[in-house]
Amino acid sequence: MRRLIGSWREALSAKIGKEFGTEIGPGDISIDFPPKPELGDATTNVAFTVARKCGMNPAEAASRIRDLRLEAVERIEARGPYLNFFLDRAEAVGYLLDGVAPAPEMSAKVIVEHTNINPNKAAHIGHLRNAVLGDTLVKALRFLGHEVEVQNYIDDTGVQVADVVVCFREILGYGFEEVRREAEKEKPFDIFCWELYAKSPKYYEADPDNLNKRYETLHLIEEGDSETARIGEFVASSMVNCHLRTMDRLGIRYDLLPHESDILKNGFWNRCFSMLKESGSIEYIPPDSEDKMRGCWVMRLSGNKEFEGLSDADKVIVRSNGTVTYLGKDLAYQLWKLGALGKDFGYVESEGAPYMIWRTAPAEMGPAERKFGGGQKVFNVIDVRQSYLQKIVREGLKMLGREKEAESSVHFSYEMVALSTRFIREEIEKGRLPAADEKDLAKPFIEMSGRKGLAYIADHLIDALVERAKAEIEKREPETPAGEVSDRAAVLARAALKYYILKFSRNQVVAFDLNEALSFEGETGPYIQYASVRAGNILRKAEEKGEIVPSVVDKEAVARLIPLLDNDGWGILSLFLRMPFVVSRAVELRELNLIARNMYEIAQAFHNYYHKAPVLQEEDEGKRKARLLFISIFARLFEDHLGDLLGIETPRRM
RNA sequence: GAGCCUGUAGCUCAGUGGAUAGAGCACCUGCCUCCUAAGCAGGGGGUCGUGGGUUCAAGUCCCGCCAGGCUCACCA
Repeated sequence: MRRLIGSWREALSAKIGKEFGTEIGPGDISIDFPPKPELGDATTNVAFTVARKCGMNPAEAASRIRDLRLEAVERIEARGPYLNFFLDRAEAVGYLLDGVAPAPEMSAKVIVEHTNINPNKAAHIGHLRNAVLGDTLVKALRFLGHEVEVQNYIDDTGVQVADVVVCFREILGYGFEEVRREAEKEKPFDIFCWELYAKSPKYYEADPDNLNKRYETLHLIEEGDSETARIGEFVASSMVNCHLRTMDRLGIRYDLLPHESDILKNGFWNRCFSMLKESGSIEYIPPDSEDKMRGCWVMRLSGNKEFEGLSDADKVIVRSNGTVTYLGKDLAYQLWKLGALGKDFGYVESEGAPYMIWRTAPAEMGPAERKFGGGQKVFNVIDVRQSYLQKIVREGLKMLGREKEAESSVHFSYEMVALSTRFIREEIEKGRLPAADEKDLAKPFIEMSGRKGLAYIADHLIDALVERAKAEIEKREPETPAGEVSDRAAVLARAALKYYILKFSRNQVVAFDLNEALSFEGETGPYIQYASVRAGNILRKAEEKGEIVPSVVDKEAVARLIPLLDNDGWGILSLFLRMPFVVSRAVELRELNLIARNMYEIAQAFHNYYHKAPVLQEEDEGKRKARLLFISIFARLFEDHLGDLLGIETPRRM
């Protein structure tokens, strides 16, 4: 399809050169899609450009360009300044079914890093937004022909893990064995840790000395080889497996779990540290200095134009107690991802995961059966609140002389998920959240906080969606066996959740409202799935009636029947033409809602057609066969796009 | 204080400088003897926060202002 439109651009460029003696390159000619089907299948406003260059009326320019032949185009109409293309429909169907040929420049390896949940508590709905965006980005990139590696970074040595370990040791008085036993109890361990972690602020506030426990524990975890360290490792790996299970319920998986502890164990940080010192990117503040950062290694940013206006722009990379901050570790990780570190991890199969997945390990644990990292392009899916830090990491790459790598590393930022105050009020009434400040409740939404326990847990939302879906299925078909109800409910729940998250543009704060998330009607995932199911129903019914469905690969049938198809049917197929453009634009702008909403628009058009144009009841055989062929093409294209791009499956029945 | 983001229908949100500003929810009216109504058709509802500017053309670009959110730690 891309090739088809490329050929149009070239032909238009040549025609304009000949007709007006002015040069407009093929790359400067925009091919768009008209707002209404009557205006054709594709359009260009190049006449405006020509008119401006030659000082003439755009409509006149359009009428002079109009007279030319374009591949698979039956006719071109000049409508005022717009040139509208009407395709040779039977020929165009061939292009649609061929799919998207990858462009040659697309072969480079792309790494997408997403999810990255601190392994100290259950995942909440904010993490769902990250994972769904990340996973959809991966699918979009693959759709466009890229080789993609998906990494879920595990910060197993950070303060967050230390906090939960402190809670286990100091509040509950647990040793390793007790923690392990807790994990075997019926209550999900991630939920247990969620509740325990929410107790940490009170513990730290109770006595200033308690804060020392945090750093002692952090240190012990980084050193390893102690009971405290074993608890830390156990908690982190158990949490990772909980998170993998949660995301797997949505069909979201990863290729590799890079662990922060392995960045330290494999000397990645040491290598990065020397690179930083050698390039003079960081400097040591003597312990006897008056500076409040004395004893630390800092990155000087105060003279940097990018960081103007900050009262104190310098950033600590190594703390005065010798431990590395997140920045240092992330910089080392970024360098490795971009193939600029000159070191590699060892790799082993991750234990206890719900499916086979690789994790990093000390390099001496054997040669890697697979090679990871070294991406030409890296997407870091991280919410907007970390923009400042991401900017510093990027600046670090530049200070190391890695300008090109800094350009190839993209922060895919998106706004947070907050809780709508309407929803919070409901939860308070039901006693599921503690009473909140009236001043906060006057706002439209409140930011979530794992520390305060003010958040909605991902699994609880998925459970609620599954329950809702089960109820709907049982209402419609009470005889359905329980196993089938569960399977179908899971598929519906997944679609509802993904669409609910994807329909927002990335800079929009999602003020979470359970009722909206639980909706299966209107602009929702199940509505889109229903279009797919309905197409399938027609084909199934046709077979039951002994009606022969023309094959989509039968060129002769396509050439004979497509011209008999009504305009409405064709209009729906024509919507698939724009999919590759929508997807590449979505990736370029990092606005994945474009893809989701485009699928919704197609579903909407199909539902309308379904009512307007009965297929099996149509008496005229030519028309009936044409519609059957259309349904068959639609079913295939729609189901494929839905699965490949959004990871939404089509249930057998609804 | 500085930086980033947001402001479009009662509510939640879409909206490539281009064709009559859209969708869902809610509300009202119709449509199940019909390929399953998780659906369809129709209706009411808009100073696109505000004031300037650029342009043949501005919800969209630029500047000011107003309102709200996030960020600016030896936490990540």
